Amino acid sequence: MSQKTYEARKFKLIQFYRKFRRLPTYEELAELYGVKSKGSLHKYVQKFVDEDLIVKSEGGKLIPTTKLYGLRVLGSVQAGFPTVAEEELVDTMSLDEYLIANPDATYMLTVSGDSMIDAGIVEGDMVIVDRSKTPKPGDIVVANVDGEWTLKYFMDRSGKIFLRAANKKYPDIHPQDELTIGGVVISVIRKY
Amino acid sequence: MSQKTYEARKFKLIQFYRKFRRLPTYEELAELYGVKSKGSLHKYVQKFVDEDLIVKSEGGKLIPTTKLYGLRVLGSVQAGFPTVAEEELVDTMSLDEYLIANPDATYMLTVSGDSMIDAGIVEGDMVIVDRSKTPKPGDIVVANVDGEWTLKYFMDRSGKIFLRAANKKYPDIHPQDELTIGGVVISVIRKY
DNA sequence: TTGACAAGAGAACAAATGTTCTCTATAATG
DNA sequence: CATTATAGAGAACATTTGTTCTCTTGTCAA
Repeated sequence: MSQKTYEARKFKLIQFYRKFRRLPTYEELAELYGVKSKGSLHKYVQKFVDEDLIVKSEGGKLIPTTKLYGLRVLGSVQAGFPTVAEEELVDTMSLDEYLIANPDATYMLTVSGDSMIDAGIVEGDMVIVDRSKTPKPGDIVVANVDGEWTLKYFMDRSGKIFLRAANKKYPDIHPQDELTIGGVVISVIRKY
Repeated sequence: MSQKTYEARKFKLIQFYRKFRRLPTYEELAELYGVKSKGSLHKYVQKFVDEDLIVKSEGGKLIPTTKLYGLRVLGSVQAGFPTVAEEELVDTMSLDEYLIANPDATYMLTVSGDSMIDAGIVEGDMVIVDRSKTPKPGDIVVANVDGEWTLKYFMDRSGKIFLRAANKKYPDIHPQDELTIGGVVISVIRKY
């Protein structure tokens, strides 16, 4: 089994997974690779398992790993950007899994307004909000101020809770009665 | 079929998919729901298909939709943050699919240094880099300057190409001979 | 009480599943 | 040349797959 054709098979497998969000059956593999023998395909699959692209659970069920569906993570910018030839991977990972700890309590919002500009959050950014987290001082939260939802820093000065924008234009907000927090911002995403 | 138990089944299905990255078989569904009849399970599955959590391809193969594996997207912050009761979803989507157009040419890097601070990119951020894109003026690129990789704006003044940091501390860089570009930054991610 | 309805058990079915063989043709190596 | 290794074809297999039935039970409303 040459290295080149293995890479080609790996590529096709990844493409299949992206398209159907599941691993192919042997019959589909046969069509994918133009090979009729299930025996040969079984060897292919075993190779994928050896390379950790796939893990087998009880009953021969196949489970993909981040090596198959994840994004390639290189080191830091300054550490260098390897060429295609080098390909020094640090890790592979899924953005969904990396950014979202509690999928059932997590939402995404589009940012409008400039109240968090000094925190590097600008209009058009998307923020990922975790509803299940309890805000800590310094956290950015989605808060309801006068019936309107905004992004603010959650502050706590000796037990007295208030909100602060990351923009000197806006004054601090000291809630008179109750403060409604929609969730804690756990991630900010900007797409160019 | 009561609404409450349907929601419970939906939740378990989503959990199963997150864990195994594939949809369960009928036997696994039976264990999941504590029901022995395949006939009943078949009705469950049909309900999932009706609700667009799942799509059936030829041969009864099941394909999950973003409604099943995606993140919930609400409107903008100012537009309001619906309560759990309201749940006004705008969309569901996968971050992987949303952020990454060319998975095979896309990498992730950790940012170090302060050269792009005015662009809202700070140390510790992660940038997603597309190697296959051709840089346009104004794009942020991963560039090799004097054997070191850095983030810079890609500039073009009347045919003359140069690099500019988003930080007044650093001067423009006019490459004498050749400019090596590692890729174009398509997204920035900050995790708190 | 009666009737209508829905949920689940259980059985039956053809088709597809993954695995393990043997055998042949080809390529690589001495 | 002879030898060894490798890839694929093809067949056989025990399971498991999804689908479609019938039958029983329980629930709710009239």
